[in-house]
Amino acid sequence: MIKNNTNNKKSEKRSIILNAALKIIKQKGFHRARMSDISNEAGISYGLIYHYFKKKERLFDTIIEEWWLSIYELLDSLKTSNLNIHDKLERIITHFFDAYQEKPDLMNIFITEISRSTRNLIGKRLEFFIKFISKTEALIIDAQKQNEIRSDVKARYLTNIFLGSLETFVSAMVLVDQEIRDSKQKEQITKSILEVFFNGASVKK
Amino acid sequence: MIKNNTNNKKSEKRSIILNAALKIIKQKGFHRARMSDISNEAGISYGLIYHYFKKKERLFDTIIEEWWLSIYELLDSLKTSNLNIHDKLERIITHFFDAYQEKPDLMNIFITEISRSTRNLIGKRLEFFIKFISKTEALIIDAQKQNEIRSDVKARYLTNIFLGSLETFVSAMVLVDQEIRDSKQKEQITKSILEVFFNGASVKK
Amino acid sequence: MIKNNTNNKKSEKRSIILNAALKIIKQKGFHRARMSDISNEAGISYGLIYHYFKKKERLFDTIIEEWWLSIYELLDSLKTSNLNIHDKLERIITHFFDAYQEKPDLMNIFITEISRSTRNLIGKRLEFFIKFISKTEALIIDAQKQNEIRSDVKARYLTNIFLGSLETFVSAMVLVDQEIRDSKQKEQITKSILEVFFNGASVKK
Amino acid sequence: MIKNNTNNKKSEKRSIILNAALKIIKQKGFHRARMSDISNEAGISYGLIYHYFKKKERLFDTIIEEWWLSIYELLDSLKTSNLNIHDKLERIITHFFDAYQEKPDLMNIFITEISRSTRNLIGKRLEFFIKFISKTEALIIDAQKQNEIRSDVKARYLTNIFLGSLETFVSAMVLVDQEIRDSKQKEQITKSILEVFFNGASVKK
DNA sequence: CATGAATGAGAGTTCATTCAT
DNA sequence: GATGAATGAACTCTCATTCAT
Repeated sequence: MIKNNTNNKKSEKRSIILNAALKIIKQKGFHRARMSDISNEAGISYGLIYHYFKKKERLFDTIIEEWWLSIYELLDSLKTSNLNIHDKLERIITHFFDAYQEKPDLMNIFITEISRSTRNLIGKRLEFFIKFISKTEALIIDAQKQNEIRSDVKARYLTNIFLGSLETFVSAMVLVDQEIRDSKQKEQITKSILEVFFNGASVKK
Repeated sequence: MIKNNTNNKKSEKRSIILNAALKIIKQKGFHRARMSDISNEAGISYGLIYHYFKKKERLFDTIIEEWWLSIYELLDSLKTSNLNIHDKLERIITHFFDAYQEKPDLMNIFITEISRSTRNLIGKRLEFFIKFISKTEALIIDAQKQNEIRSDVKARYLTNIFLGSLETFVSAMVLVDQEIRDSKQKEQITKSILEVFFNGASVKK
Repeated sequence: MIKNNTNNKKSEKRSIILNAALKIIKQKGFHRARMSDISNEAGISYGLIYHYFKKKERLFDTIIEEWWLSIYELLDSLKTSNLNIHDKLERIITHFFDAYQEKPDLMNIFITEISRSTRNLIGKRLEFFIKFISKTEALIIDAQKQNEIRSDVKARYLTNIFLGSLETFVSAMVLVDQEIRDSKQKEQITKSILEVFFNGASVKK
Repeated sequence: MIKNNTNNKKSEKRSIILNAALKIIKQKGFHRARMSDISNEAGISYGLIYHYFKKKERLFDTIIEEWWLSIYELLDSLKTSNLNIHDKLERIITHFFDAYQEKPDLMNIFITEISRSTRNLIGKRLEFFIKFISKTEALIIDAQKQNEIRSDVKARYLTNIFLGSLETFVSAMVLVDQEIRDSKQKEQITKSILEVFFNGASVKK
């Protein structure tokens, strides 16, 4: 019992640190986030952070990993689901929007520190990113095979187009610190992305 | 000992510094780029950088500004041109691809440091970004008025979708340091973006 | 390798730094005193100075403050004492001479960096100085009210004359790094200042 | 003729630089006064300063020297004059007050940079200072020999007391950037210094 | 004479990381 | 576990001084 309690405490502290790091990194960016800022935010001494994370980078990596795993989980479940491609992509969009509402700090870091910065995209981090693209591409490929979607455009290209569209909306929200006002707006954006992706911007005759 | 820059004109020094900065910032990112790295790369003393640019940030700002101005020039010329929306967007895509081939370092910085990092998007820098979106949106709005393009999707949404698609391709090139292998591939990507944007990913029946 | 400061108490470190600063500032003046000089003198790393004092200026301010507080304490006790003005001024002289013997470095800094430099006399520092003059003037005013001292010369003028006389002696000691050789000399100077201040330089008839 | 003209021009530039230096050093102190500040103030390039003064220190030394020479001239003339000691000391006071009104910048530098700072009082500079005291002391010694003034107080002590009184008034003016309001005030201060110096602060019975 | 581009030693300051308690 | 004193590499920025033109 006691041991269990201790372990819980331990994992609790870890979690407090991670949340503090999330908040500070969002505010200042990874480079400008000081360990002391994080410890202050967490209400602990900065020495303690080194008990849980050997280096500053480890903190960052842990945050990133958590993010990716949640995405992979979704993508893997979609892979084996019976949904059509339209609904699969809709789920992806929803996942990002929900994530933004639940953990805006984490989403912010994803956009500003992970998604694009070459510097952060080295080694393991780049692998995470590529895996994300590939898993999405896999859904597209399946759809092409099912003839749900055009095959005269490379699956990778279609993936880029879809993820790019989505990311720009998420970026816009993040960069202007804008909340999605209501579920109606959320729906509207979701519908727009999917509508244009599937049917194009041309005027329908 | 050999004064190898003596024959360079005064104004060229500034340019040499900017190019060196471009290269180093690409390699290390803005935060990790040391002034001494840049001066080494430029083959000058680091004191001289401060002769031309008061602060490290100024260097960065100058680089950014140069980038945006070239984009604005294009967008303004498209605004007054007689091209249809398809051709206008094609020009934008071409501009980015050409820029990537001519100044890959600059494009890299655009993607990794400007395009997304919230930290860098403060004040004037954010204004640049917003202006870019708005100028693109203006083209879309014109097209909607001309009934070249759907009006049942907000112009801002269409803009996000188009720019997001494009940016993802550029990012992919940048992040994997991948050259566009040949003009055929360039054409193919361009065509794919436009095709999906205008006609959608659905299978045409 | 030998940890020679381990046995020092925490609060002592601060004091060690202050004393080292005192010595170095005396030698080189505030501007030329390097933080690394001070840390070397103190036998610690320069990072530690920043642990105790946020900025170089803080170090200086702390030293100054310590000095003034000791003076104010004296002046306040004299204000409420029953001593006549002659004895009060004698105590002030003694205080300066004693301070010089006990902490010559501090006195040196008082004379060379605080007492006169306009640059250092800004804001709070100037207030300290003015307070010092005013507190001394208050003693003179009391004496005038008691008719112990002439009232046909402004109290502020008398204060300037007295403090000026004293300060010049202290300066002379400091500037030639001259010790007060013996208590006899100390008495002689004290007597001379008071004698001339009260009775004048004219030949007594 | 032409050469003469050139020389005049030359000495004119020199003078412009010196005045600019005076102003800037007053504002910022010697250490913080940049050569470029001085050249800006003088309206010339900073390279040119090095034509006239080999080093920054030379500028400072030249300013100091100019100051001392004007004092020495006065003291030497007083030495051989037939004035009584009261009038001699009055002339000294007047000299300082006049100097303050004519060249407040120079006086400021005298007080803040020369008069007290140990750091600046090295070598030749200290000699200047000592010579000043000695020349004043010589007047006092003469007066003692003439029985114009007490001999039971060391001449050096009397000198310190007199110069200290004077300096404090000058300092007060400089430190609060206070002009001597009118000649009446000037007279009053002069009279007070002399009155107390010769007759003391005690109430006359 | 005059300019200001060019140099580079130095100085202050920051902050990740270690480690004794 | 927890603290925060202690360390010192790293970095930006300043500015006196030189020198080619």
